[in-house]
Amino acid sequence: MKYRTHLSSEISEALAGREVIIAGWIHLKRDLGGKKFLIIRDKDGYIQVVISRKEQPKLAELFYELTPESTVSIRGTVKLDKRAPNGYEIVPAEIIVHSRAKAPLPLDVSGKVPADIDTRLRERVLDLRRDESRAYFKIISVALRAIREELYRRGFIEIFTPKIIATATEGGAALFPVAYFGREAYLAQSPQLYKELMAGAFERVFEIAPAWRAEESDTPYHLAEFISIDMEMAFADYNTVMEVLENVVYRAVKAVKEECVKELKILNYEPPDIRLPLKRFKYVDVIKALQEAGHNIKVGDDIGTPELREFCKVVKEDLFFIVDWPSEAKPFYTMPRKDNEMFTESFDLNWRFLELASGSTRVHIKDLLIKRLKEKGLNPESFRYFLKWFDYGIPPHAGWGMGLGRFALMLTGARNIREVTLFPRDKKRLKP
RNA sequence: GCCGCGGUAGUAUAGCCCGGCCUAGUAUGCGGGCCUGUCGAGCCCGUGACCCGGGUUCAAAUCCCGGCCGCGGCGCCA
Repeated sequence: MKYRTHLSSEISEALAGREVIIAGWIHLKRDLGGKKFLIIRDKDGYIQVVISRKEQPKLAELFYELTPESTVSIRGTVKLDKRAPNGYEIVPAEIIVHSRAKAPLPLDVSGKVPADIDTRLRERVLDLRRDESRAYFKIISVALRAIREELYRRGFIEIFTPKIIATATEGGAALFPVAYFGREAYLAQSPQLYKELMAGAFERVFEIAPAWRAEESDTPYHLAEFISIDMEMAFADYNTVMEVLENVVYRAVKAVKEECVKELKILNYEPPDIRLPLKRFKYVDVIKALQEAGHNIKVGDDIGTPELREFCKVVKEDLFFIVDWPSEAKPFYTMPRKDNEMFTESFDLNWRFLELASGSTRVHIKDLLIKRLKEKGLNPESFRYFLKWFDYGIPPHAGWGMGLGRFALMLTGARNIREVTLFPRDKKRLKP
């Protein structure tokens, strides 16, 4: 017997009387004695199978051996019946059990009893069979495709930079050490330096790949391993790449709203409507607004989460840029402003209090890079292999990086980045 | 790392403040029974739990101390 001839989504009233083979998981069983119902789940949805004790005594016996989440193929006839969900169901002739699930399940997949996120992550594969979980990852996939399409449309090429690196790319964040053939190596915290160099070869590049931070961060918005969407663009400044970013976001949201109607309904969530251009607030004006709201904050300070919560309430914006950050708040490769080098050509994209993306015009002049490295307390010598290429015509360039998980929170309404990460890695979690 | 809250059957919860009426309640699951149209099926019977260690007390799920774990808020962090 073939595994399957039709997905649940391919069965309709038009197939009435036809023999089909469906395949999937046993989602629910309902036993009414003479009539027994199986709800079969596949990647697209659900379909009901009905067994009559009188007419199918052998299958009625088999029914008792079927456990929830077992995988089966069922050969049967499509039958129209007003009493069935959607008006049709399958009358089986044969049921093949491919893999019998142990009972009871460590997690209720059918959604009758909720489970804590901790339990769900422990039982993640079962959890990922739930409608909500599958909706999250469908939405993320649709968004990723839209992001790629928009960047390709604008003449970017997709690249992969090395993830095992010899030294810290930019100082600051702690790195995970790796044993590399007897030498010291690290997992990349960011593709930053490599993507800048690639802008010096391909002009427009992007990368969607994991990055690692060995930070103590323990919040619903940080992970030790996360997917970063990075781009870098030659002959561009931060205004140009901000425009690319807001268009990428716009396209992704549009695609999700158009293609994920079912998923958004499952999640009972509607992503924000986006009107371009997004508002740009100057860093100094944000500080001023916060001071007026009574916060003890001064120019030069980073803007913390409580302050950002306050700020988006005050300005009544959900999605906005904060631009022209002070030099001390941004990394060494960030270009200082020409009119005032205390500030930089830089931006954060915020959704409410959450920093989705950050970017800047980059420094493409070697002497200035060395000066900035020293100001940050970093040793230019350890960046020798990065710096030397700046002797050979690195163009002016700009770029940004966006955290996929954080973006996914905006797209899905999830409250914890672990929800939208298949197998999250955080301070405490290394398995599964 | 700091602050707050929490840890009770497979899962989710009640009980804890005010120690004994707890033989630890409920839902769901699981096992069994009844039931020919369920769609959170229903009804009956059964099954299964107080995070670990120490202390207070005649008596601890309940109070105290320590540990471990979780969630949230911060911090750290391109």
